[in-house]
Amino acid sequence: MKPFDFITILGPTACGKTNCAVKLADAISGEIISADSRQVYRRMDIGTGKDLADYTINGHNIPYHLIDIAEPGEKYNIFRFQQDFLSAFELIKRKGKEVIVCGGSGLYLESILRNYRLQAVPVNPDLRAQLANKSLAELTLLLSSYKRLHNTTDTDTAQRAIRAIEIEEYYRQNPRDERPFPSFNSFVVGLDVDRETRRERITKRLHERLNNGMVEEVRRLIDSGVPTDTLISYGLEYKYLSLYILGVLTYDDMVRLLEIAIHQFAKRQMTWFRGMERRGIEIHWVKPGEEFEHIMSSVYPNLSSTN
RNA sequence: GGGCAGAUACCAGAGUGGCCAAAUGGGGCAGACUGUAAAUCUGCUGGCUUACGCCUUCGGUGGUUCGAAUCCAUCUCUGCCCA
Repeated sequence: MKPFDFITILGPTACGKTNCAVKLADAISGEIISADSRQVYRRMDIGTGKDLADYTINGHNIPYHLIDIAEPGEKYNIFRFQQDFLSAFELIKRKGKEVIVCGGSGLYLESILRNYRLQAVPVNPDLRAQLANKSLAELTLLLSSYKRLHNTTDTDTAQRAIRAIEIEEYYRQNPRDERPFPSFNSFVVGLDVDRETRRERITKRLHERLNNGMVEEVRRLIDSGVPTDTLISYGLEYKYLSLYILGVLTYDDMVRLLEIAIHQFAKRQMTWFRGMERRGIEIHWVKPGEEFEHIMSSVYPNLSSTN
């Protein structure tokens, strides 16, 4: 029996995660659970880099989960991700198949690898209305009356501070869930691409996608009624393409700024993964391709003959 | 050929005798982050040093001065204008 519940494949954007995951899934009869905070949205395909065609290998489709499960503009967050992850995990296990978690949203990955204890906290409209006119400083003060302020991001914006207060208020009035998120054991593989190669791949992929209808995809979203503010809040592709479509940025400026933003994002992803290691998660770094296949065949010994 | 404006660290760009290793922005690097995370925020960014500090730097060269990125001369290059 394997000493772990699932394999995790992580890495920065454009490093070839999907390909590795699909090949592995094919070899071990597995299904993929995506850990990507943007690929959950339907019709946001090119910009989020879903590459759905890549899930077909040797003539059959590898099942994937947690992609295309929400409408653009709908709230999706780490709490929902945990719930959806559990459902998908149990579904795959019931089928007697292997689970492969694949993605680059560090917080989402860490929430399942380090079993963050979150519980459903409903929106409290009365409380929100009551707090609506308070300044961030006032909200920060109020939040500090509930708990020690160790999460710096709670007080970044008024919106986040209100949500944090809402959660604390709920916890104050309701008993803690006795059934915390289960503690999983995962074999974590990180796809290691050196900085220069990473940057080259990002640039190349960006231009390919721009030439393959990424602008039109964002136009369609806007035409179908998704507010540009929502798209802008999604960051990266959806932000810069919206700003271009709105006429705020020229095409050339959009391309230049978006490319920089994706490079910076990939760097932040790597910072997060290093932080995960510091917090005690062992990540086995390998290069995509041969090194990846090699480590997989050591994890699944009956694979080695197929390589 | 003549006139004018420039040349500053990775890039853009301030500074126009000492408070300048040189503002600011961008980029880059490093980091933080448990409920919108592709978000948000912080630090560093000439070299050596734990630090005090020392050394090299503002197109080249040569001056003036106690002291120059800043003043003068000259050279090279760039842009604009007149021929």
